[in-house]
Amino acid sequence: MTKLILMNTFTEENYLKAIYKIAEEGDDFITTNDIAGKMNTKAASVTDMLRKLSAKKLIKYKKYYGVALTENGKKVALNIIRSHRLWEMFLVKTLKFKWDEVHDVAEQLEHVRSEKLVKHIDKFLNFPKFDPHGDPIPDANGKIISSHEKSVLLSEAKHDKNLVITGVKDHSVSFLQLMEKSGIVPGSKIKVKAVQPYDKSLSLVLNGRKKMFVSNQIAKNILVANAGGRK
Amino acid sequence: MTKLILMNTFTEENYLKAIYKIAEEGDDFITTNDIAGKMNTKAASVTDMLRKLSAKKLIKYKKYYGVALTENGKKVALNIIRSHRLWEMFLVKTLKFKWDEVHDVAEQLEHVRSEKLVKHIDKFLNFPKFDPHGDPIPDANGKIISSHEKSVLLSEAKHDKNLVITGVKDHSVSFLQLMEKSGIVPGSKIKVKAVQPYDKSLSLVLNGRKKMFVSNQIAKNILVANAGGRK
DNA sequence: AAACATATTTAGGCATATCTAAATTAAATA
DNA sequence: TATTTAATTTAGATATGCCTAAATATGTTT
Repeated sequence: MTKLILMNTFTEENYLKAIYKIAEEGDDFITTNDIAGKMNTKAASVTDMLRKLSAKKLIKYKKYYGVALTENGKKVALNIIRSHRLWEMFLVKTLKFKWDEVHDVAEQLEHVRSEKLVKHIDKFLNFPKFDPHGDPIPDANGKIISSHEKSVLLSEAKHDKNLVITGVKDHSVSFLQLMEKSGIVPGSKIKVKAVQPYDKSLSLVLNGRKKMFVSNQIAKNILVANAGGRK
Repeated sequence: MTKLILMNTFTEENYLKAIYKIAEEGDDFITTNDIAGKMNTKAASVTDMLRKLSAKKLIKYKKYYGVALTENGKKVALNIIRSHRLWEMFLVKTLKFKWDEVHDVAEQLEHVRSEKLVKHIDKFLNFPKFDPHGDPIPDANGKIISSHEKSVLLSEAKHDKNLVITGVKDHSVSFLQLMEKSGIVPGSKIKVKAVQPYDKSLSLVLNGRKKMFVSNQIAKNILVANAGGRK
């Protein structure tokens, strides 16, 4: 029997999302092993799926020579990312989840098949441009603000400037929990006072009053922009 | 490798829900074919699944002698039903979906695995007792108001009494759309003026002003209670 | 009680998505 | 350039959930 409705499985969607994210991180040569790493699966399984996605013209795939999304594949990936980030926003803003609690649930909700649902959530949230981690939310046509345009790493930021947290690079629960506890969340104001030459750790002032220290390791995972630099 | 986390698949959950609903309709002897009908699948597939659910002690199953949910199975079914009805309520009340548009989406959302999510939606909606179709929403412990306790079919209701619509029996899109268009929705006030002896069609007054006729076929799918009879 | 009709189960297959282990290819090194 | 190493692909299995067709059980007629 032929399949009447053309639809991607959850797994296919997750592979496309993973490929998109690896590409976004800068790799323009995306390998089977890269994907296996991101998907927590084995290279052999990835090869199987790549053949399938290629047959559906969602990726360009040449054996042994890596992978790239087609226009169509990119569209599917961005749609899932849009849905994921809107759901994260909904969970945090409307249902009062903490920003470190939303990922796994959004990972499920993103696959619910209903354009209308995503549109309505978007409208309900008043068309947010960024999710709770500071990542940009693609619009319904897949247009996305190029990731953190005007942002730099906190570890590279100029001293004594008024900065605002725009996002984080590490999305792990442990990192997010640490940030949440310290009050370093998107929107917070921050100023770099000094850097220890020895270990490159930073002295900061948060929201104009709280003094704190963070390691270079942490500062490298925080994105900031000049205060007022992003609406 | 042994499965570390004990979890039911979407399909298993749907079978349990189907069995629960057939039982609720009055059948106390539930057959393989009953389930195949409800699940839109074949008897052979049902047998496969019954063996599986039985092994997991979610149903009591004796070959050729029908099926009943165990306490545990009932709990799982009621949990899914709770989630489904809360999501329907959310879609209608918060996202302004029509009551005839919510079923398919809720059918997907009900399977999202997060107790916290369901609890938060419940709280956000202010702990509703009934869904948009008038069906009772089980609480977090699986306690459910016995379906339409004080309700009777509109076709059986007394004349010239002030009644309120409490629910519908037919949940098909076409029926719901018809009801929506006529204004016969849970909460509406209604009074039976007369019944045609010939075809048992009813003359009604809706919300104290709109006069209308409905066939007996329709009236048999509408539940009503004495106005003020249910909070 | 035997024969029949109907419902149910079994047997054998298919598709998806996964895995391990073996074979193959590409790229780096000697 | 030949060899080695590392990545990738293929081959062959497994589990889920579904199917069709054949076998079997139940219960109802005759």
